[in-house]
Amino acid sequence: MKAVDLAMGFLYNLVSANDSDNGTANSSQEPMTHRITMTEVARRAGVSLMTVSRVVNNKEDVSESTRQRVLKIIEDSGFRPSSIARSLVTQRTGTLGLVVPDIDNPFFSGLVSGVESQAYSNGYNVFLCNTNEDAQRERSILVSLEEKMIDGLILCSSRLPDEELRAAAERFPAVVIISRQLPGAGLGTALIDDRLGGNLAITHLLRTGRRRIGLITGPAISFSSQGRLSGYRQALEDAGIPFRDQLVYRCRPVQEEAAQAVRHLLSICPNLDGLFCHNDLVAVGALQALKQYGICVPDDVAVVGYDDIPIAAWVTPALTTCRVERFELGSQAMRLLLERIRNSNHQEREVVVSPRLVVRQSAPE
Amino acid sequence: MKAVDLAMGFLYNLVSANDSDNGTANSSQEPMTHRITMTEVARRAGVSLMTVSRVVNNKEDVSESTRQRVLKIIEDSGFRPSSIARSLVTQRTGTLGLVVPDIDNPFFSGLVSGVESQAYSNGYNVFLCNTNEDAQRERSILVSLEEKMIDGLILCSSRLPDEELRAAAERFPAVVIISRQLPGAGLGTALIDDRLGGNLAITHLLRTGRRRIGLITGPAISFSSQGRLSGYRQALEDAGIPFRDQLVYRCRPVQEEAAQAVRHLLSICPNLDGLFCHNDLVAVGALQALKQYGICVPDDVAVVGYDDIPIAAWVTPALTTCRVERFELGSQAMRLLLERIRNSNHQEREVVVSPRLVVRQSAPE
DNA sequence: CTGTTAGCGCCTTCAT
DNA sequence: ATGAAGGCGCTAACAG
Repeated sequence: MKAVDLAMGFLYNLVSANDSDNGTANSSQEPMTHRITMTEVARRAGVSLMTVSRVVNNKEDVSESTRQRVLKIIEDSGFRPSSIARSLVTQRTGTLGLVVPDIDNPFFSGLVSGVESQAYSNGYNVFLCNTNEDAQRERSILVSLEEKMIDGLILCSSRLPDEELRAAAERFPAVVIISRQLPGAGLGTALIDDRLGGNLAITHLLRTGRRRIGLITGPAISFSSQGRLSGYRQALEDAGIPFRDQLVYRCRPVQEEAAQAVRHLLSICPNLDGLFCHNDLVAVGALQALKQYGICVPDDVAVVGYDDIPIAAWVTPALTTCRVERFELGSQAMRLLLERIRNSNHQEREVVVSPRLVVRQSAPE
Repeated sequence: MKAVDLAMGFLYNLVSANDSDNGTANSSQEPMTHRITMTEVARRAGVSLMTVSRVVNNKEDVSESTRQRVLKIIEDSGFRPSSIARSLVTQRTGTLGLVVPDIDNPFFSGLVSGVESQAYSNGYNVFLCNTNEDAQRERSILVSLEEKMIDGLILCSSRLPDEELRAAAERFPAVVIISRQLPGAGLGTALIDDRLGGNLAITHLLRTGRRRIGLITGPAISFSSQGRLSGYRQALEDAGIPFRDQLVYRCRPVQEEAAQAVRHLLSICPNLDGLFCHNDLVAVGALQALKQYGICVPDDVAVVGYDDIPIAAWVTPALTTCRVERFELGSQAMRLLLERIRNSNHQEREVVVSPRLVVRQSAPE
């Protein structure tokens, strides 16, 4: 309950109280020229500023009668404690930073939702920042967050080089990074087991008789891509099928690139019978491209995506995919962060979320 | 450029400088026991605190030599001005609040993205808050935002009763509400022209020969629902077709409710030939339900959705829908808010975003 | 139980 | 061109 106190203050109670009597906010309040301060409340109540502070913060050492008197004045003056002023003293802001590459992408919005939900239950507010996949923008966001004195930071798919990321992370009291590894920096890390994901996908394709399986993957620096590729490769080799580098196509993992990727892979391997895509957006683009080439999914080529965003279930044929619990990933990251904030914990610690295969028509049993 | 200064401070420049020489953050910095303060920088530079403050804020009255000396010290001490302390003095925080019902919904994530993008360009950070459609949670979020002294608030689809919303809004220096009207409160308002949207949808259905058109709408209190309903009704009446109340089904506008809605409408009107849904999620659910009943879309029943979320283009048959530029809606709202912040503007002002019909297979030409 | 004294880190206003 | 004093609104440590 401590963290909640920090951000909501006693007013959490006031709100509930308000609601239970008439559902209407106190209408008998001052014309808000300038906010009422604690000093003013103290003056009106005929007590010292400290007494008000104690009431506001629910400290014990206040007689019930003065507490009531002060509360009364607070309520009908519409006073709200300034968390800015409080933060200046306490050096804590009850505020977190969350940096993602693209909010308007179901994967990240789900993740954001998980983080926010967990933050809310613990009395934190979060600054949501969108890098737009742009490192320069990421830099200026981090500066801004530092100036705001956030209590902790969750950084998702950072585009900064290792050394720079390490230096940036040191400037925050608690940091969790998602979908990236940075050993030796003492950070918290939340990861998807992409190796497993790749393995699940390919194993499934192999089990259902596919042998010439293409991979549309992301940029070489991307950790997710590396993991999925490694799962792909391992599954093939475990099955005694040689890994063929030409069947791996690298591109930005967005829908628009899929057509080009498909064309290329087909030119290399006309009798391709399986395709594993870095994410569902790419997979959906691939489905479209394959259809244009008159190739039937899944009869000719079976397609597997990654993430299981809502579209996956709705395209035709519906997409077989590696489902990642993105909300869960977000809340786990947040829990990790909270733990680090509370214990000033700077030990490395990792949580891993495992994807699971969801079989649909694009690559049926 | 003023707003940018506020949030990024001079460090915006520093970052760029850093990047242009080696792309690496200054590694020669102190062990961050406690943050370096301005006083400390002043001491090291052998100048007064004020001189440092002037340098940090790019004031003119500093000799070039001392400015350089101070900048040097700032850079290799890793000093960052505390925006908390600054806010306490200036009474401005450079932060905004954005409250939405559900981040993990493509409509709102697009809107959030528009707001964030616009906020970023103007040097503001935004607190993103999720009400989960829960009024009580909305209340406590607003209290929290007020304590944080945000400079402005964007409130999307508020669930608070008029009087309470009015009272809450008064507590913030600048407010824009989205998808809701509250005349007489002096707020900025960003709206979708839902009446037009309803009209477009129904006119299209009528033009393509549909006559018995059902409506799956949201709760009666919802402004969006009211607008769309009114457009539906008007289009029918303009065409000389009597409005039939039984063809309007009210439910929570989520996918899960669609099946029940379809069942009900079909029981009332077995030869239904058109269906207008409150949003695409519902429409998608309806498509599914209709298929289960062996009803063919669009041959038997033509279906029109609302929003044009990504799924709309991918379902089969692809959804005809009223496209709302949600990113645009978000940036417009943000611009409106900025204008109000800058001019302490409390006049009512409305921006309206018009939907447009996107014709696909579920209700073809 | 209540009040007093010191700041938190910075900016504003006035001197110099 | 620079500095000193005072205060933003609040809490932490001590008094009593």
